[in-house]
Amino acid sequence: MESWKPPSAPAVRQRRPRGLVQEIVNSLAASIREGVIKPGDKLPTESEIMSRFEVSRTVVREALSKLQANGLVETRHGIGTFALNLPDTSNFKISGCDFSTLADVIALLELRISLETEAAGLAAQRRTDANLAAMETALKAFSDAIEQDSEAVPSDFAFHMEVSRATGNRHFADLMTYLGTMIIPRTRIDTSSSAPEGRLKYLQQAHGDHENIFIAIRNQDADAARAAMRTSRRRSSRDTSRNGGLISSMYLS
Amino acid sequence: MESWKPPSAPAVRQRRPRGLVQEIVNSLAASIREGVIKPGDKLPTESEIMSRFEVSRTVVREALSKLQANGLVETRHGIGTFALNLPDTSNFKISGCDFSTLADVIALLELRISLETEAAGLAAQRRTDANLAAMETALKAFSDAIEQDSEAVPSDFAFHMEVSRATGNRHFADLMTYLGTMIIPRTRIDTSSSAPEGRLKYLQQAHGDHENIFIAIRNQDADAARAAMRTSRRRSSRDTSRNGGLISSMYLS
DNA sequence: ACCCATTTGTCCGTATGTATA
DNA sequence: ATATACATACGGACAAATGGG
Repeated sequence: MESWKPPSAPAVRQRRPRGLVQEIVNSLAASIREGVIKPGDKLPTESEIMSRFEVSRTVVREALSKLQANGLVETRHGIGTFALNLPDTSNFKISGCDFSTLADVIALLELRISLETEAAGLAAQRRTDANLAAMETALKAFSDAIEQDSEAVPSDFAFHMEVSRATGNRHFADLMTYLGTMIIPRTRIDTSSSAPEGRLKYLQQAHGDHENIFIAIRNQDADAARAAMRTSRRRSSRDTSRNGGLISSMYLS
Repeated sequence: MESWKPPSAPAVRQRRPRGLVQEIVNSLAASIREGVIKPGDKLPTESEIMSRFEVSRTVVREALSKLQANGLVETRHGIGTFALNLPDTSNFKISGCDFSTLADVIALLELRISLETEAAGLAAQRRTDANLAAMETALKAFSDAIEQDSEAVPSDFAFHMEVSRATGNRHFADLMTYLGTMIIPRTRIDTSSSAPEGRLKYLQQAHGDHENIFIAIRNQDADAARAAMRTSRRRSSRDTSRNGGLISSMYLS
């Protein structure tokens, strides 16, 4: 096993981030973002890319197809492919190809948890009694879900959303909603398979983290709230990177 | 002319909207949007689509690839392709009316600085020498701008952007860019009017803050970097709320 | 107007790997 | 463990659009 010999010797290729297509997408996207290929410039022809990366045309075309779908390039029949990427500052959007590798997902998760850390601090200073009550409800729902072995994600997310809301700053909740909808749908994987007892342990730990966060916010201790959230973060990303493809843990930060 | 006989008789095909791929994308997208294929349903297998539209597998795969990129379907390895149709949560956007009151602007600024606080912590752990050099350049440009009484905003923003870049996580820089373009244009107010000597003092203080942040990042001290950024934030928001409409200070966090 | 080279678009066929039931 | 269906990759062929000679 683990040989994968191509018919016509492609020299070396040490890494395989997740297939040849992704390799080319990453490379070209980087070139565009870093300005090596400026907006309006013509990309190399498909044949050139083929020989440069030593891949077949199928791969090149799939890569260009993804870049098109993500609005980075536009291709004109008989002419070539051109970079677009007008610094679209009019809205913050995370393109679909940012979920292709595990590293991408972790990067996104890191952003989300950084936000949550600060949100926890602000929430500790400003939370209302109504916020506390909502958090407690979500916390209860979460622990019930653990016991009944049912879906824990919704109540988990509800807790995190309530922390964001408790900042009193609508933008925190808005951004969290956005990041949540971007991340959660990609985590269809397992959640119930591949380690029933490990999962239970993980969820209980997450619940413990949540309670610490809740207590700190209730006590209006901003530093403790941030620290608790950060602790939760550290565990989560450690687990995520360790188990490679087991992404289920990610959205249970 | 106008014969185009394919090897194995394809019956009719009157229009070609812009390629076979687009034809299939349109057809499937319509099916999903009109509810012929409901969310969660399995789409026909690739082979079925091939024979139904009389196209090759290549075309089918490219069509499905575009539907994936547009978030309309999700395909699970070894199982099939499934309709999603959770339309639109597709981007995070701050609407223009969020700048109507001072409170709105402060809320936005708070989001930005929360982000920067965490970014500073990550930057301290990951900064490269190139990052440090770029920060130093921006710092120098900022102090020059203070002395010459010229526009200090660009170099200030450059410094903050470089901190975001030093996280090594592209999404931090992206979000900062977005928030920057949203906030800066709204701060046309004064910057040179309404308190020439107070402004100088303020800018010098900001420069001092920046240097503290820089030193902490250079020393790879994450806690100190966050603390320095937070100190900067506290001064900034105190000034901003005190002087009511004098918003100029805000973007010099 | 014609042809030609270039480049993208479409198609075919095949082979191997991998995930699911 | 086998069968199914998708994932990835290769290669060759021709069609169609474009722009220049």
